[in-house]
Amino acid sequence: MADLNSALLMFISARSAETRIHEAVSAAGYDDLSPAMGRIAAQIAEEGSRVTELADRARITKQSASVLVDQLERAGYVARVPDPADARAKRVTLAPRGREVQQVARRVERAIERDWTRHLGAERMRVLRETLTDLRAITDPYAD
Amino acid sequence: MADLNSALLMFISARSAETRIHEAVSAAGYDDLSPAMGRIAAQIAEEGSRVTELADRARITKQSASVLVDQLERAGYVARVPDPADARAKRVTLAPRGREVQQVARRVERAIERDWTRHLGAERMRVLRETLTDLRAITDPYAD
DNA sequence: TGATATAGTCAGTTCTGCTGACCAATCTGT
DNA sequence: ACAGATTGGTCAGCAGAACTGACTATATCA
Repeated sequence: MADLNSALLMFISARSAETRIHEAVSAAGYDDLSPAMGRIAAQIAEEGSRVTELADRARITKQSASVLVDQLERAGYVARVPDPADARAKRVTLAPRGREVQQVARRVERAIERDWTRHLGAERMRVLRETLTDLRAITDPYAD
Repeated sequence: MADLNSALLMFISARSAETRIHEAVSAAGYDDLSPAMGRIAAQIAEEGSRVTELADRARITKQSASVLVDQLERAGYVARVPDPADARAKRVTLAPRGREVQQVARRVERAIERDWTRHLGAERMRVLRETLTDLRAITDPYAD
């Protein structure tokens, strides 16, 4: 199976990582978290984030983000607190259960990086990351 | 914005490519093709492919594939013809409209590869593809 | 102060995928 | 040769995740 295009090659490994994280989190007992909920929860900053901020970073509409935050809130992973600086806004903050699951997810992320490094070797892994980061200049419309 | 994990870095560029292909195809007048329809149509072999085959290659269930082929058929991109070798099976073949759009899509794919190569340089692009291909060994559960 | 922009929600819809149940044809082992 | 298992495919029903459009409340700026 030769010449897959480069984008597909990336997609294969990216999806593998996402699936692996989701499965690990689920197996650790947090099985009421959907992939989309996880993706958005991963964006929440230490001091809390606004729904609109989360939406921007996850590249979805604020309406979609709002629904996902609802679900996260109902499941006890996050809380909405009023933003002291702006009465229109709320800050979405991690609840204790949210912090727990974040740790699990981060642990798996590190394990994946380790596995990939073991397979490729440290130098090729470094070059891979460097190249991918460089590529963002022309592929990431947000490029934080 | 530093240290995104490697999988996310891949996802950013992969999605950029998929969006670009879908937009180009849509702009070329094939605007009744959804991304999922495009993804499955891209798998159709010259001699035609079975629904189950398409499903396997696109990593979706045969039921989902069947629905997508329905839509493609209704929109005139493909035809279902009986398989002479197996009375249970049908072969999904590209209709003229399907061939047209395939050419457009392939042209965009090549343009993307060119753009990425221009940005990264030929040698880094080669190494990138090589590394990604190598990584499939541990991230692609199918690995054709 | 009035016009405009921003934060967020509500309602409704579309797309994409899933599971389960089923039918018809083919293949296999005795 | 034929009963049972496997394979190709469809139908029906459902769920998750995204979208657009319309709306309210607050902030900001000219």
